[in-house]
Amino acid sequence: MVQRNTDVSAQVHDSHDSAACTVLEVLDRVSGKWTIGILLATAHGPVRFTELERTVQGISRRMLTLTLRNLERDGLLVRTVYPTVPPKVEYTATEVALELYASLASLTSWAERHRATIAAARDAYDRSME
Amino acid sequence: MVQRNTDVSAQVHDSHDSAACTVLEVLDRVSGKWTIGILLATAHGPVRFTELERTVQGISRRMLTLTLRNLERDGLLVRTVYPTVPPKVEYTATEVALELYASLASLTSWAERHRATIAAARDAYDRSME
DNA sequence: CCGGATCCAGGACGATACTG
DNA sequence: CAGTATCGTCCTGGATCCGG
Repeated sequence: MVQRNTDVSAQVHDSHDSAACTVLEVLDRVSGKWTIGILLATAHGPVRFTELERTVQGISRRMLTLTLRNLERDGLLVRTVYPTVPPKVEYTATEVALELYASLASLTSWAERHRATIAAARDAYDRSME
Repeated sequence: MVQRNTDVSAQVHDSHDSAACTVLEVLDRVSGKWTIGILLATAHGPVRFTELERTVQGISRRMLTLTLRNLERDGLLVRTVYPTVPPKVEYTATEVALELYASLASLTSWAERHRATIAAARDAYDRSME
């Protein structure tokens, strides 16, 4: 999109936009409104389409289809069609997707450590704006 | 990139993973088109508005303002106004923001480990679709 | 049962002229 | 210098109908 890529270790003290590209790639891949929900729902084993529609609450059929297609396209999910009547389709998380899920741990940790602080900051900001 | 409004509450069935909400919170806070770029640009010390406009390449003045406001609102940046003529405004990353930046490391690692795999999967998918 | 196709409202974003 | 105001465009995502 905007920036280039380099190594990870020296990010914090390196030039401004070096790590941005890689990070943005990940975020673009994951930041869909429903992506994480679907990945979580498929983390424990194959799941069927209608089952996902129930599990990922609030998702529309259209967005479920689109998000599943994108995840399949990136090799994070495998789509298996059983040529039965009625049709049966299962979605299974790949190893890559499971590793991603594990990598979200530190982010989750960050969020849990600071969610109260952030909420307070937000409230204070909103009140001071009024 | 994803368009996201402020409503990101429970989308995932919490019987499976209550971590989903937290992850989504983080993603919503970070997944803006310019958020990461701005955080990276402010990681080394106070930065002025126009300096950001140059550093974060491609950003419009409007989006710079909006993104900065949101980051300030969440307590990730501190906005300091010097009542001089001409005016001078500095944006400084908070400790919370710096910790977040560090937490992105495992995501970056994931992206670098699998970016080739994912690109290949995507190419294969696109060719099979054609 | 598993979607694809279409229509439409609303939000994200860009460009730029203007201001204290 | 550091924004704000305004307009216009593009895209996301929900609703709905349809087909295999």
